[in-house]
Amino acid sequence: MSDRTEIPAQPFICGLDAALRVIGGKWKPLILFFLAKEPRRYGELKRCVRGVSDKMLIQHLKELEVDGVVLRTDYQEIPPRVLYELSPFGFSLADALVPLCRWGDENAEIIEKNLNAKRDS
Amino acid sequence: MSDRTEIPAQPFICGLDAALRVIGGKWKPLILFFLAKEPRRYGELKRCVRGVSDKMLIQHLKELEVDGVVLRTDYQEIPPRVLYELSPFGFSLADALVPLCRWGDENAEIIEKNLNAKRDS
DNA sequence: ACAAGTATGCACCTTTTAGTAAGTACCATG
DNA sequence: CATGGTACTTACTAAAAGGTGCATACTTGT
Repeated sequence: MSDRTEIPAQPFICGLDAALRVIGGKWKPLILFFLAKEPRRYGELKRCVRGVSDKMLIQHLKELEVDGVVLRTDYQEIPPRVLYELSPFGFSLADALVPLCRWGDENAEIIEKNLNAKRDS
Repeated sequence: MSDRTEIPAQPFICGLDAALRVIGGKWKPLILFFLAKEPRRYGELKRCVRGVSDKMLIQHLKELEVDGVVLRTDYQEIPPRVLYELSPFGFSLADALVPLCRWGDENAEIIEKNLNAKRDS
């Protein structure tokens, strides 16, 4: 059994598919990356994730929040203070990402070269 | 040093970023998934990756090829016969993806639930 | 002779994703 | 009293990604 090349009619075909729904998004890897190190306030995070706009940062943070990956604490102060951090679920995701991060680190040059090749075609 | 929250001015910020350039694309996870099991002809692959269009399948295969992940063998026959398989580099990527796949498998239900929540907002 | 299978290519359109620029309400500092 | 910092929101626009459908050229099976 299960050597048949068939896909079940389900929301996700494989776990990878499911996982990529969570980390897919231009800035999400970086957000994960920085929050895995330590909790950060919104403004801090924005300075870490260089080049991200308010709109995208907020949007991605919201999505990661409903995905249960990120926890948001609003201290209800004025001026506002909001802390973002990874949930235990988020840390489990971060753990699962470690080998992929390493793979990317180790092969960054090759990947970059091919990225240019694609651009030129 | 390097406890500063700064990003180097480079093509990729972290390895995860780089890796996602390679596996990012609606059908790429599935292509990897099936090719990791065994080499397949184009038509076979298309039947595995249900719902994919010719255009997207070809496009993704080309990109994976220039990324060095997939090897393409054209037997120059008529009718055409073309075999796709993972390269050693591709297999190293597949290995790095194993934990993420598992994470996705284990949490598929949660992820799906939140996916619906996002849709409704 | 006609349909189906083989691996693609191409033109066009829609959907999704991302970016830009402005505004909000309040406070502290110069 | 204007400026800058706080954490956002909203409307509009641009770019990227994905989908549809038709065409190729040849062969095998009906």
